[in-house]
Order: sequence, then structure tokens, then C-alpha cells
Amino acid sequence: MDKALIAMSGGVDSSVAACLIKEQGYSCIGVTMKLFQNEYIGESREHTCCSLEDVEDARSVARQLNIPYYVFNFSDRFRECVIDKFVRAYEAGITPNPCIDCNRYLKFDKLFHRSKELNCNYVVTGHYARVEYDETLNRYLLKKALDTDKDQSYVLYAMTQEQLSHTLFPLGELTKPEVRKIAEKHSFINAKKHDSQDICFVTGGKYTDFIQQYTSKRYPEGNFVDINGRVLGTHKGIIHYTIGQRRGLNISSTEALYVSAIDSVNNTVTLASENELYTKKLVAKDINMISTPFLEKPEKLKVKVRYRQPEQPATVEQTDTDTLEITFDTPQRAVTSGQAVVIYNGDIVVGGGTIQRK
RNA sequence: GGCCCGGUGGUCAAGAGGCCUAAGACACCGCCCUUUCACGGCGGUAACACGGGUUCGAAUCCCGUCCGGGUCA
Repeated sequence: MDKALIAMSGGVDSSVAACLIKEQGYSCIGVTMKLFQNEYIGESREHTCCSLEDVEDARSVARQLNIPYYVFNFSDRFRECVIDKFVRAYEAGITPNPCIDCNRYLKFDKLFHRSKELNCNYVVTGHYARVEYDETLNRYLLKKALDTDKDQSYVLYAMTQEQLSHTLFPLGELTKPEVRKIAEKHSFINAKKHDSQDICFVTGGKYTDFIQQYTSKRYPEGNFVDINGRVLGTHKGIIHYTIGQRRGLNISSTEALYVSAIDSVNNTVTLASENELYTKKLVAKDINMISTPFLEKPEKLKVKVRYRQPEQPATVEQTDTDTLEITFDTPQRAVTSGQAVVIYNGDIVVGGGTIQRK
């Protein structure tokens, strides 16, 4: 019998994933990763990731499903690969996506290895995405969820062939309402639990407070400048901003202003009007290709530059083993270094990478 | 000190006796959206410097006071 290790966060999705896998006849182990010590910042709020409450919820579901359940302490790895990287990015004036790193380094790496030690053939998560083996390509494909509205393939673009070959996404063909319905049918304790949102290790929704407490550093104020370098006002420290941001600038003008550039060296933040935000090209590094090992020639594909933004037609060219150059058909708003660019061919994730500075 | 302008919400700015229980924009706040950060959508708070007059009626006219800016010895 195939053995599956299920990453259970304590939320509905992973609970239903576990349930479905169990019903499909796998021998299951439920696991919650303890990723974060709330004590780092002297707080233990319920809405952080892997809080006691989440663990209890996951444990409750595991008990109901009658599967063994463990909590693994991966907080060291999480701090190294997700939190520290997150902090360093903001300090450098770029905008990280910690969820992607968590998937990449924790769920499908650290946990993946642990699953092997436990003789599991599969890691199972509650992501809305699909994995398919393509015989002609001889590759495992990562595909969008059938429910395109909930699709999470974007945050999974870094998965390798090996990882994909040992991963199951039982929710890939379901809609969120269907998942809720299943949870209710089984009276899971978290059937009505709110969807997770915001950065899981940040309490109260303010990541900047988190960074300051975590590093005990102070991030100096600096100048807001316009395109011509004229000073418009004072910013609160570079870590507070991302490209395309409008709110929180506290600058009145004849029109709405947006962050158009962040300069960590000079500690300045450039503000500009909406129409200054558009770019036609980008370069991505630290790439991962899925549907093909190497893009031999430039191809017309669809591209997403941020999670939850509609994909855009673009020409994608792989210039070396770790570089993608992308040219959009029409200029895109607020292309931001540090964010992921993910390439699609229909439902299939071709690959992706991290957007570099211009 | 004399003279001349000007003082409307956090900012900019409509208004030129009744249509103002005062527009709009930007900012701010809240909600929604959302496993990143953002964008976005919806909604909300908030002002006629002060005191006298004139008038049936004043943000709008007149006179002072205060506060800005300019200008002249």
C-alpha cells in the first residue's frame, strides 16, 4: 500500500486533503510543521501559523480520520530559509514572497526528506493545483487547479521533477465550496474556519513591526522623491514599501502617487503617477523549469508577475541555465524585484523565477 | 510702522448673497478582495480664522482683531 505523509496546517483545505487521501486507500500520516516560535517576538497570538490552536485542529482531524499524527519542529530551517531571507529582502529594497520559499524549502524539501525517512511515497498538501505525468515529454507537469479562481500553482513553480513525482494535490480538481462541504459532512472542527491570509508568521498584519522586533534594528527615515529627484516628503524606512504601492505614503498631490522605485543605497523611495509604473521587459534569475528542462527558443506564452494577477501574453526567452528574459506584449504595471514570475502554457506551468532589479 | 493682497476639511481647491445642513481631488480610516507584499472595489471621518455689523437671508458684502505673504520709508 502506498504511504502518504500529509502536511496538515490545521486549516480546512489540508484536512480535506487528508480525508480524501485516506479514502483513496493510502496509508496516511498526518503532520504539522512547527515553523515558528511565537516567542521570538514575545507573542503567542492565535492567528499565526502553527499556533497551538492550529495544531489542536489538525490533531482533531487526524484523530477523526484515525491516522497517526505528529508535529515536526522545523523552526530552525524556517527561520533560515524563510524569515531571514524575507528580512534581508526588505532591507535591500526588494519585495519577497515568503509563501513561495516556505513551499520550496519547507513543505517540498525539509518535509519531503522527512517523508522519505518515514518510508512515505508521497507528500500531500491542500494546495489547489494538479500534478500530471506526461509520457511524451517524460516529465511531471504542474498544472493549474480546475477551480482557476483558487488556483495556487503560482506559489509552487519552484517544484522539481523529483518533488512533483512524489506529491499529491487532492484538491486540484475541487472548488473551495466543495471542499467546505466535505469538511462539514465530516464535521471537521475547522469546517468553518476562515481561510488563512497574510504572512503566517506575522501577527496583527504589520510585517514591518515584525521585522523591527525580529532584528531589533531601526530603519531610518529617508526622502520620497519624484522622478526628477525633487524631494516630496519623508518616508518611514525603506522596508515599508513595495513597487506600485499607493497607501500609506501620506503624500498629498494633485493625483494619486505610487511607489515607482526603491533605492536602498541612498535610502530614497521614488513616487510617480500611475502611468509611470509600466514596464515592458524583465529579467528573472534563480529559475526553475518544469514542463521543459530548457526553453530552446523564445516562445509566446502567458506570464504572471504577482500572485492573483491575471496572466499576460509575453515572449519568454531562456538565455542561460538560470536566466529568463521576458518581454510583454503590453507594458505591465508594477513589476517588482523579489516577486516571482511564473510562466504558463495554458494550464501548464512552464517554469518561473525571481524578478531581478532593472 | 504705512500701504496692498490673502485666510474654506490633514493637503490642494470649487464657491463669487438664497441652488451650501459647502463640490471635487489627494491624504487618512474602515470593510471587501487575498496563503506574500501590493493593486483594486465599496464606504467613512473631516472645513467656511475670530468678533461685530448689513440683509428676510452671508463662506460669499462692510468694519475690527489675529495670522500669513508682498511692498514702501
